[in-house]
Amino acid sequence: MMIATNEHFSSENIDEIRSYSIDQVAAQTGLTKRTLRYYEEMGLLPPTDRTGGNYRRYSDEDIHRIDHIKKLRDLLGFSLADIRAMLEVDDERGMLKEAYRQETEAAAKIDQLDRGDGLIRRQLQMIEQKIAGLEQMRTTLQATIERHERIRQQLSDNISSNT
Amino acid sequence: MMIATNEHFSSENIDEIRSYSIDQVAAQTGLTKRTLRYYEEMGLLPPTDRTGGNYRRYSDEDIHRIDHIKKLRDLLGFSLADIRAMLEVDDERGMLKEAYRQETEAAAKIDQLDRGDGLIRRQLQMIEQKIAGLEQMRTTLQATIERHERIRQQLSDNISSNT
DNA sequence: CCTCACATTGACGTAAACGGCAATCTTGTG
DNA sequence: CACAAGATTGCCGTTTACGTCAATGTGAGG
Repeated sequence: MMIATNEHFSSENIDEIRSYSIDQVAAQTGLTKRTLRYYEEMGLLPPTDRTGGNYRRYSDEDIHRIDHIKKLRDLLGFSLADIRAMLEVDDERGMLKEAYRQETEAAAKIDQLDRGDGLIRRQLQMIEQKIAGLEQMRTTLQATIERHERIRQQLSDNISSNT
Repeated sequence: MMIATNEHFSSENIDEIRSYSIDQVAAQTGLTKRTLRYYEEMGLLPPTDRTGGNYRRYSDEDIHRIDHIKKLRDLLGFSLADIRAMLEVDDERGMLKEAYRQETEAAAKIDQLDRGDGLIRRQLQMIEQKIAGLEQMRTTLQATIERHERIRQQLSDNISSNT
C-alpha cells in the first residue's frame, strides 16, 4: 500500500502534493507540536490527513493556514477564539467559491461577498490603527535616540575640554 | 487639613499639580481599577501618592506611564514581565538624568546611554518588524477586496444578461 | 450624625494557551 | 526482527492576567 510517505523527494507523482510531518511543520512554523495539535483540537486547523499509522500529514495549504494564524495572533494579538471565528468566515467564503462553478444565484453570492468584505474591512481598520500606533512609537523612540546622540556629543566635548 | 482633593477644578495652586482618583484613571485609560492595582502590585507602576484616607491619587506622569504600558502591551504584545524589565531600564535612565546635574563622570554616563540605546534599538527593530508584517497583511487584504470588487462587477453583468 | 457610595487589602477563582507525562502504537535501521 | 526514536490520545498541571467576593475603612450629602 503506497501512501506516498514522501521521503527525500518523490517526484514520481505529477501532482507534486507535498506533505510534512508534524515535526517538520513545527520546525518551519516556529510552533511546537503540542500547539499544532492544540490548534487542530480547537478547530483552528481542519483535521489533517493521516498516514496509514494515524500520523498527521500537513499539506502546503495547511502550512499557509498556520502562517496566517500566526500573523493574526502575533501581529494583531487576536485570541484563538477570534481567529477561529475569522477563519470560519474565510472557510465559508472558500466553500462559496467552490460552489461558484455550478450555482447561479448571483445575488446571494454578492451578499456573501459583502459579508466577507465587512470582516476584511474591520481587519484592515485594526491593522491601520496598529500601524499608526507603532509608527508613533517609532518616531518617539527615534527622537530619544537622536537626543541621546546630542547628549553624547556634548559629553565628549566636556571630556576633551576637561583634559 | 487641606489635601487638595481637586474636585471640579481648583486653580488655586500655581503648581497646577493635578491628581486623579482610580475611577477617573480607569475611565480615561480604559483599564479596570483591578488592573491598575494589579500593575502597581506587579511593579509596573510605582506606588502612587495616597490621600489621608489611604486612597490612591494618580498624577499626570502616572497616566503617561500607564498609556505607555498599554502601548507596549496592546501594540507590541509584550508580557507584563517584559514591560516591567523595560520600564526598569527607563527608570534607571531617568534616575541617571537626575544625577546629571551634580556628577561629572562623563564616560560612565555615555556607557549608560549606550546601554539604554541598546534596548531602544531592539524595541525599534521589533516595531519595524511588526509594521512590515502588518503592511504585508494590509496589501493582501486590499488585494482581496479589489478581487471581490471585480467579481461583484462580473456578477452584476451576469444578472443583467440574465433578464 | 447617619448613611450610602466608593476605596483598600486579602483571598480565592478562572479563562486562555499551552506544557508535560503516561500508556500505547508506528516506523526506519542495523 | 528487534529496538530505539518519534507519534497519538488522554489527562492533569501551570502561568499569565486579571475577576470577584468579603471584610473593613473613608467621606461627602441630607
